[in-house]
Amino acid sequence: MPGKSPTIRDVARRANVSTATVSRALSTPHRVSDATRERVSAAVSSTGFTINQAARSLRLQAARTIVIAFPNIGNPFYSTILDAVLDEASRRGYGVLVANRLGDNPTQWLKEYFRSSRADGMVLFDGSLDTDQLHEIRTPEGKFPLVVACDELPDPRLHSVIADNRTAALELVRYLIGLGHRRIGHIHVPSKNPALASDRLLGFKAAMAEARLTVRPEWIFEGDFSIASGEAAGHAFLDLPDRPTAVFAGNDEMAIGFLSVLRRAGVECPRDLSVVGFDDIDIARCVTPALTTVRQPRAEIGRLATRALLDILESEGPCRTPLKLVPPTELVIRESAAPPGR
Amino acid sequence: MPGKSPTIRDVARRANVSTATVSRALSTPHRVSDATRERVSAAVSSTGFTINQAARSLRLQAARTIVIAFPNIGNPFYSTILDAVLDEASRRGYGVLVANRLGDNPTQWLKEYFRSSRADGMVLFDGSLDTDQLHEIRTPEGKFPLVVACDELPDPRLHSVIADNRTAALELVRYLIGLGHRRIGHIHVPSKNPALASDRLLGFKAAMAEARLTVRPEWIFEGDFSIASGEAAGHAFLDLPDRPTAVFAGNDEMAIGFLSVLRRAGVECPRDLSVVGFDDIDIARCVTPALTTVRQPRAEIGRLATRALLDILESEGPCRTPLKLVPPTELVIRESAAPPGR
DNA sequence: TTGTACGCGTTATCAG
DNA sequence: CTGATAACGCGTACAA
Repeated sequence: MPGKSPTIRDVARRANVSTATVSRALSTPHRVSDATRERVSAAVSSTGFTINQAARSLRLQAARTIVIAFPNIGNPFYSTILDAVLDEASRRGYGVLVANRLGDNPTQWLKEYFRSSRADGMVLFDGSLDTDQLHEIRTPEGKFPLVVACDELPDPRLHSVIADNRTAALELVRYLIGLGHRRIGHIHVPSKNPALASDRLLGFKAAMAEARLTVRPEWIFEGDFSIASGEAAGHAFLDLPDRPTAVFAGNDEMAIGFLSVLRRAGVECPRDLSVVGFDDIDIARCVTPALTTVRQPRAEIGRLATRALLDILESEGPCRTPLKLVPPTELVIRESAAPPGR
Repeated sequence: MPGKSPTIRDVARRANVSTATVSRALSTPHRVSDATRERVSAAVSSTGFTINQAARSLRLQAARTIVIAFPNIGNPFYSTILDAVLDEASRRGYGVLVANRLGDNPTQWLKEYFRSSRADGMVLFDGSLDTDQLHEIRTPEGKFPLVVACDELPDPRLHSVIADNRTAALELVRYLIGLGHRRIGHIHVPSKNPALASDRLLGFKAAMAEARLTVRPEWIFEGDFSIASGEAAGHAFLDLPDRPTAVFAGNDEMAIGFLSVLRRAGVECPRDLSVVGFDDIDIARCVTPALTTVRQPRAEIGRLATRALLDILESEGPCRTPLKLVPPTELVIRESAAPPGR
């Protein structure tokens, strides 16, 4: 029944003006007389006109849309960030296309998004990207419409919003050592980018080194940020003939999975073993025992990254120097770490 | 440096054919000769051509993009669903725009998305929508490019993917009653749509009624699906002069928040109080005590809803009868509910 | 201040 | 099988 959508021509006819005038009345109201503006806006509402974004994008060579890429949106860490990104972007009139777990050749995929002019820029939370290929993504003026916001990809040429994970991990492990622990393990997530070592592992090693403690390879478990991988680490832990007294899990989800397996096996935290996480997801304060962890300001990260990207897109100037934003982290002491028993 | 993107005309020139032929070689390869197809595809890769989606959308009157609307993507329940939606949509070549916590007049907002031809259809997980307004969203052929997938909005005219929440809640509360509980409370989330009563509350009441148990109003707490609201309910619970022996929380997050407050106050679950949740989010099996709850197949819901929408969009026929899909739920018995103490 | 006319990049139609 | 051409709906020189 509602036939076709009204176009700018329908509005023009209704208001007895040209299409150019309608367009002006809509995008630059001050360049049109009061009377005309009135008539146009009346015609807009009486026809129910909505501007066609495809046509507008084509003409303007801009989609007013950004892409946000995640390695795994199912992780609550990212979903809070997405929440903030959506808020900030929609507040500024941008649509947000979400890309998740890009397949093989993810960089190619993202390039397509950009070059097909579906999106004007992107915020990347996925570290498994080819930075050289990424550099082919440029605005007509030669700017990089990209912001990297995750724990990998420290390409000096890119804009980024990345907390100082190394230092945060260092301080977290120092805290454990300060509690009296000397036998400390770690659940580590190998970087997808083979050239990179994970900053959290680096921080762990640095703290151990400065206290002259040995990093025992059999106490380094591998995970992938999922609950399941934390559970797997828990089983591996239980098989250990000689166990550490504390474990630093690379994120909260792995810590929670790890703890749940230990609890079932009768290992009580923090009495028998201290466990700390990383990120401070919402639920971290509610589990038993409440998790000692490092807070990353997730909403802030999402907001900053989005704002940076949109500023790049909307600024006129060259903006050659990459932004490097470092959101603050904070040690959150709760109940899951305590001095080692004897 | 990379000047402007190559267009179909550049490819045509390079391959010594017309733009029409290039277009055909790309979209309907079988309608051009082998030799031409070869030359075109060579020209495509040598120019680095990528089809311009804005132009394509304009011409085709279709964006190959869908919108997915959530009340709160920060909730892990939804983020798993989003994961599945993205997977299914991108597999079929659709982009996904995410809308979250739409402001006032959310329906208007969604209509704009559609009418501006930014999106061809939408999957709605948000119950606070005006179904009458929603009905103005139609494809040119008069079909509804909408799928509602949440616990509200049971508009008979709309396609939907909704579990039978009432029955699931009924069985969950029956289980509690079977354990011996007679004094049962509920953390309830009021429907945003005033015409609707929440199905989970209905199931709760039905179970109580069939066992001739009294629903005590002071044992009905109000929440909003957030951890914080579960914590608030916990404090309200602690203030109660006369307490129930079991509480059915409207979702897992509220159950977890609720439990964490009780634990701090020395109320031990399930010894002093049984608590059950709803949804079976990933973390439910890891908390202490592991949560007894009802599983909703979240990935399945996301996948089904997306598939239904894309089928509607791509089918030729009229498809007048609304799809009504009812994903199965399952009672998941863990540790947080036990017979009442005496 | 307003109108005319063209082009953004693609695809469908219609001839050849 | 292929080419010329006309839309799709909007923004913007340029002219009035």
